[in-house]
Amino acid sequence: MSEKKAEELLKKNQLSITGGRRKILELFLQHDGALSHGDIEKKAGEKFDRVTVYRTLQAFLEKGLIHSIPTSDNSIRYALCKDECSGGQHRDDHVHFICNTCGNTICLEDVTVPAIKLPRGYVTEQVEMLVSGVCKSCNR
Amino acid sequence: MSEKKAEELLKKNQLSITGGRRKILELFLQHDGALSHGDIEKKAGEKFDRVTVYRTLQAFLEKGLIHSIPTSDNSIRYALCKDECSGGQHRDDHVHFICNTCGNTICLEDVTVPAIKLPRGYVTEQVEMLVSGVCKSCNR
DNA sequence: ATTCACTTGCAACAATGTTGCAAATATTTT
DNA sequence: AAAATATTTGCAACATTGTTGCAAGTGAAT
Repeated sequence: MSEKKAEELLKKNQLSITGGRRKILELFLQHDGALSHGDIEKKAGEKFDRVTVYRTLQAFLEKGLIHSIPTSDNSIRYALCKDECSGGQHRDDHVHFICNTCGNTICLEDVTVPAIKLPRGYVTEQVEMLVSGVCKSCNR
Repeated sequence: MSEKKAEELLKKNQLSITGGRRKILELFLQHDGALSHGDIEKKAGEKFDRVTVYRTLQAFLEKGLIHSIPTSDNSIRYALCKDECSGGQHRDDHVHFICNTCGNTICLEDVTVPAIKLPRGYVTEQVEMLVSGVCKSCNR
């Protein structure tokens, strides 16, 4: 199902289509939330070498297929960018939510990071907003 | 100079005063900005075991002497909390700035993280705001 | 000064991340 | 469709980072 979409995405981003890339991309497409390197290794089973996962994520990042989300536990999460992103310049201005109950990290595509005024002398280039708490699924 | 202040802070937080803790705390007091585990190891010279640094940071975190700042490079930064923090509950609502030029991470104590409204179902417990760009010192 | 609790350093280990290179696979050309 | 070319993969070896148990050392309390 998501196999076709994965191939499309790879093509659109000028990445050759290989088993590993397709599989990892499918994981992102299937999983509704961000994934860490470790998550991917686990979810992919024994199928791919660790190094391949590193390099694939690296490639996806460079092409703008995914973006990285900082964390406080030394395990960066990655999430798919929206279609408009893949082109070239990023439009990655949404808030990220980390659920303290289930541990998932989610892109809140509909919540835009508010503008922020810094003291004189500082230049803003990018803003990242991380909200932690209880997510929709856990909150019932 | 900062030696006395370091001891005071340790006492106030019910931590016994040892060479390592004093030294690491002094580093924070002297350095105006956040430090990673690696920074501390380097700055402290060969003086302390790696494990001691881990455990010291852990202890400082638990006592609320320092807070951690998430990053996108898998190397969490730590910074001193303001005095009011150390008591018990955190009041850690300032923006963090990461300079893309010098690489420093700085607490902008005067810039408060704006409130943010999340979609129905989400509960906010903590908000972290990371701004990257060019800092005051690099911008001249 | 002695006792007791806590902290440190060491050693051993586990996990995570990096690099070079030959084999395998994808893409392009003929 | 097959050959040539470019890219990607897996392996091995290694570097770095983080964790745990335990004996020795140090700080704090009696």
